[in-house]
Amino acid sequence: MRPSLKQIANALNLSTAAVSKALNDYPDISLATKKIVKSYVKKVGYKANIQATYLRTQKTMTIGVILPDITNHFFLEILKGIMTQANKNKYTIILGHSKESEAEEKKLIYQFLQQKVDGILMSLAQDTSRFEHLNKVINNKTILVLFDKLARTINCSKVFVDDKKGGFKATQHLIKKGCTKIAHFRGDLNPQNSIDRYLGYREALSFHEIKFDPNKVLISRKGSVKEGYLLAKKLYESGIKIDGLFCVTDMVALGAIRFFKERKINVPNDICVIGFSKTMVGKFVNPSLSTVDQKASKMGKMAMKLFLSEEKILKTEKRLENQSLQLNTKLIKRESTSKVS
Amino acid sequence: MRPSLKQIANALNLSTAAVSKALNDYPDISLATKKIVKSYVKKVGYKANIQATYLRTQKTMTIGVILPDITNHFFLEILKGIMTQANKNKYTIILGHSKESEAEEKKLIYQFLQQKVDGILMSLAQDTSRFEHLNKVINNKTILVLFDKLARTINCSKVFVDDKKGGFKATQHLIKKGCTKIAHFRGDLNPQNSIDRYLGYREALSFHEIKFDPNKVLISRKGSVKEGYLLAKKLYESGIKIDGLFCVTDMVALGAIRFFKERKINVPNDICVIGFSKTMVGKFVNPSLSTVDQKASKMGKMAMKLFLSEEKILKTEKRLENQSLQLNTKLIKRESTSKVS
DNA sequence: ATAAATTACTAAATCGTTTTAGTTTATCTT
DNA sequence: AAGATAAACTAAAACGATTTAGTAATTTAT
Repeated sequence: MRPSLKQIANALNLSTAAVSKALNDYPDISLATKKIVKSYVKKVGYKANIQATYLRTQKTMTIGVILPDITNHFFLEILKGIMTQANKNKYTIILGHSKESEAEEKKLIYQFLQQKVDGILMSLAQDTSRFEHLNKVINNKTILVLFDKLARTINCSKVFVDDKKGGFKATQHLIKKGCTKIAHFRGDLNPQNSIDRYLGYREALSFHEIKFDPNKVLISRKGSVKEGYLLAKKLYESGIKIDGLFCVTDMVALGAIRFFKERKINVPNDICVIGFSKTMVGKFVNPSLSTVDQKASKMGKMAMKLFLSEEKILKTEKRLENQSLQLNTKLIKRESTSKVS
Repeated sequence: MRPSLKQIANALNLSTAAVSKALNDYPDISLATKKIVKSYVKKVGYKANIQATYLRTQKTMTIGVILPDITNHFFLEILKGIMTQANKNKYTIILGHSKESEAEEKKLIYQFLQQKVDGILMSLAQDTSRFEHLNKVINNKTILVLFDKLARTINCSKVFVDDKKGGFKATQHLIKKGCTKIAHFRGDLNPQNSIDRYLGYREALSFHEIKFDPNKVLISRKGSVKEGYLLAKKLYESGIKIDGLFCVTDMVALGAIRFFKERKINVPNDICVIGFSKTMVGKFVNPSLSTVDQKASKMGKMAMKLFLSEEKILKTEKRLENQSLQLNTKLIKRESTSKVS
């Protein structure tokens, strides 16, 4: 059993107050006593009980992370970034999985608030359209940092990728490969990401003076492989001819490629395909998948850093101050767009 | 701000004791009072402060999970299983990432013990060869459940896959496809899993009266794609001819396949390849990869259930009682072994 | 009608820290 | 040498719950 402060104090013939102060480097404890206390504490392996400490300090050194999809490699890279940064700063991560559901997300937030986390870092669920639960976090004076999938209107720190520029890069890459009839399988109408990627697509078209054709834009609600397959089928059967395809996620792109393969349509020679997100899989498939890297790990790192800087400000100024961080994407060229134009 | 017990008590003209007892259904509080308290508490949204509760009950309703590799799909499926089960039982998960390092693993365990988790569910790091940190968990009267990568000698609950039978199934599948010269890229010498898969390989060979050839067994230390590629190259350049290959992980198998593709060796017609673990990728590559499914999600679920049952026993009998659970694997037949024999 | 038992509470201690407000002892002024 | 200052502590309250022991009021037993 770990010793308590009281036991340490008894053993050293000091008051608990003196021991506590010595450990927290209060100026009214002599250097000699501090040395004695610290060396003894080290010897017996004493560590302050976090729960007891919380009762006075209101700090748990714990942050809650909510991911919409725990089996998605992208989010795990983010999580890795967060954890590395968190550990460096002695924070513990408690993990929540919203399963892309607003209801789950809400539950998790309430759970985390009850657990008295010092902050919540999260990406919104696909589902999420109302934001009272997020405002509750802020009103609770708990630091909130949104990453990737977020809502612009929430007054908190944010890290996100420049999706519009990413969409632009992806589309422009297809254009440079000589594609002129470029379709887009966009995400759901709601989340900002899919809107921005779509806008980037449109901007690239107009920048290169290619006429926009609304019939070439289909919506993928869940972003799954299966949906990609079905959308490709739908487009194919509608008779619309394309030579390039930009998909809102790698998974959708993989589904589309699978369909094209079935119909003996060659990727990239007949149709160039590019995804978005740089999931693990894309590297191993055949043809390997071109994509837009969102720098997931950096995003996680930055989310945690935003938390830490807010925390610092909060300690001194007692008010929340937030900032937005926009990260750049990187085009990853692979076989699925390796046509010589 | 959430109200405290005291505030509730004041509002209802009761003592804090009465309110606390009412909420915890003590028999010495009248039904009428309980009703009043509960409905009021619901109205104002009171939730007991977990940290304060801990101080008396020693229960945090938190369990620590340590994964060796957070970007490995297999572990994430396990985590998903654990989390689903945990949430059902009002437990919170705190997550640790050992990065396959014993030192990190040790640190995490000490951190979790300090956090006073009610239990630790973990898979050992590749690295781990000494076990004092695990024994410290047990001596601390904290429930320990090991899953997947574990040490037989530790006296705690365990969930693992019947790797030997899995290795047997994989190898037998190759044999049934007509392969007679079957190589095995095994894992490191240490962990039980790779030993068992190797033993299953040997058993299948001898069961089907195929002579074992030690030259056909190579060791992959890290289980990476790159290593798989290099081992395949090494085997190929050594001049040893094979028509079947069983790899300790899907990643190693993918690396090997990549090499065979480069040399225009057809998979499955020239060489059948099978992996182990059912990672996401295997389904999407070309040829799609046959593998042995470890039922990761079930493993997570079971690990959590073992924890819960130990917890229950501990509450009534004040002693740890552990059990081992061995799960069966499932052969997943895909293109990489789809030769007609 | 009185004692015993039961019911439905309350007071106060407790968990392990931190922190405010003293208190003692030694040191410095003048 | 007396008072002021500073140094180095201690006592006790506080955080927010739970729980043991005790108590008043009511009911039951005889």
